Amino acid sequence: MKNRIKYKTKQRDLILSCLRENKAQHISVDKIMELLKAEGSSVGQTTVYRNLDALVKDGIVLKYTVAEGIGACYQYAEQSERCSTHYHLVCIDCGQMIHLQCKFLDEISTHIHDEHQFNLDNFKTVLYGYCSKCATAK
Amino acid sequence: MKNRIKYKTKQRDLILSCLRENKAQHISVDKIMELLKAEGSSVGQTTVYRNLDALVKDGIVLKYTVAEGIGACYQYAEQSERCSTHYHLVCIDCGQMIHLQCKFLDEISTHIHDEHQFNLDNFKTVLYGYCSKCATAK
DNA sequence: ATTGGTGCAAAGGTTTTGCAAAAGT
DNA sequence: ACTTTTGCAAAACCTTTGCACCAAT
Repeated sequence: MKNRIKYKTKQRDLILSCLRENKAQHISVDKIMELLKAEGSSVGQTTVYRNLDALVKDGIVLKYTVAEGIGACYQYAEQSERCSTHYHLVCIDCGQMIHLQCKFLDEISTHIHDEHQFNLDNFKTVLYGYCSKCATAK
Repeated sequence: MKNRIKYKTKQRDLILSCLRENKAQHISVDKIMELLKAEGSSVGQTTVYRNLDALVKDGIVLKYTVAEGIGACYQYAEQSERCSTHYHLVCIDCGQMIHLQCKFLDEISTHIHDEHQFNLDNFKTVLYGYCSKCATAK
């Protein structure tokens, strides 16, 4: 799970800064390419996919699918340990991500481990649903 | 959301009975076609897709994605009430999926709703981690 | 010099669409 | 008769792979 990324490249930096600028929401591969192209620094599609993949494996970026039929979305996640000890809530509508730290929820992994023999990966796991704003808007 | 289905057809009946026979779990388009072919009653792929689509829109069948990169899964709606009240654990290594029904976990959605103003969608949410077999194998 | 990264074009897999024929009402 | 449904082939998507070239260490 550690450092698959060896070299530092222009393209990866561009992708990362694009993700950082949009850290408040998730963003698709298409969107990333669009944004990069708009600022005159286009990066090959394959490169975007491969870099995102590596960043996900290194735990720097989160990958998930918000809706069916639509491609995957990515989101920058601060690399602090914090992120692997709490849960990520993502709103299906607005894409907002909430970092949720809560004692009750901390018991979940313990419970699942003890009672169901399953080691949860809080970093990979994203809880989907609707935030209060989007829920009332419906 | 209302009655898009007008006529009653052999193909739709076959698809429905296939879903009913597998109501305990979700099932992919490929699997449906495979099962139908095995019993000598093959149905065109397009037809399967279109029927599932119509059945989903009519609220008879539920559609969701269990894991990224894998096609959508369908499940007969009668059973899906249950599927929306339990959790899906997926092993990152072996891909096994566990339907987890547990009172403790049932409290999670309630808690997140009451304390964090977020409506969890158990259908879309998949808990990732390592099953006991894969965890010990490491 | 060596290994990692890039990007094009091509291939993969899943889902959708166009259209003429077939089936349900 | 009229409308819906079917199913093939083809297209549309999103993502991955093969390969030769380029860049970082």
